[in-house]
Amino acid sequence: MATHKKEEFTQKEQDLAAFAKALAHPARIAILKVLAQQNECICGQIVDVLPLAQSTVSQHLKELKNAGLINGTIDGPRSCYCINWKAFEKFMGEFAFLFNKLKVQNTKGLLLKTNNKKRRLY
Amino acid sequence: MATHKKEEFTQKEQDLAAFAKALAHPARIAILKVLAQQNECICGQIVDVLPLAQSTVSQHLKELKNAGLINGTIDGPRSCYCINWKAFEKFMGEFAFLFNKLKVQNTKGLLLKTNNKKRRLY
DNA sequence: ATCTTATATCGCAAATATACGATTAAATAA
DNA sequence: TTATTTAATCGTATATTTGCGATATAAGAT
Repeated sequence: MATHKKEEFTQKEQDLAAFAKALAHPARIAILKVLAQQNECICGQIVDVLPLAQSTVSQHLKELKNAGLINGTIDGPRSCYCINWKAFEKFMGEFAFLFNKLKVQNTKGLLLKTNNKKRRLY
Repeated sequence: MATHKKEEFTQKEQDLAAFAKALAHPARIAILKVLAQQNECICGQIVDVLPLAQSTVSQHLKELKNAGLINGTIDGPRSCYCINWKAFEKFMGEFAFLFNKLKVQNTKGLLLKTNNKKRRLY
């Protein structure tokens, strides 16, 4: 059964996965793109440029907000969103760090062991 | 209904989302970490360090392979996996480009318009 | 040829995600 | 006050993901 095993991984692994998950839908990528270009947007503007219903866009915005990637302010009857660049940099940095660090180790590994047996690609 | 609207977004948006989706599970983050540290691993080594059944790990490996993030070679009765750094750099680069570019535009936007109305955070 | 080892795949159950219309809520306009 | 505008939330249907045991497959060992 799909009994969440997610807790059995490290916090950092879970955090990175959660960040990636927030980006794992084209609609949310598109929303972030719009927000970045416009600096800030009200919900309606985003609804106008996406091929989705208002309720669906609202849901995607909620997910982005829950993941901490965007901030929302209430402006009268409107909701104004903008990218949380700080959070973004934090996660991108963690990713870069993770994979830069690993790449160095990887290079080292390449030098140390070269057990290139006959092996066919698939 | 959940009738996929994904096709209605740009190819680049879909590609980035697909890349993110491949990273959107702690097990897959953990697998990539192990692969990067060891340079290459046979499936069994990964199964040993993850809190998941062999069939589940195999599935996660398949997803990473389908996303193009890892390569697999058959070594006798074993399967040997390694990270596809090229693909990784491509996607990380695209992300960095997307958000660097947008950040510049964002900064410009900040200078141009500063309609800071009273607005409460939520 | 049979047994063992290593891994992929199948089939299924449970959990999540996606999408939308309808409704609610809250601020402003008439 | 009532109507309108804007966005969040609810309820629901469907699709996808996650996870595992069982089975299949394929190479090696006995």
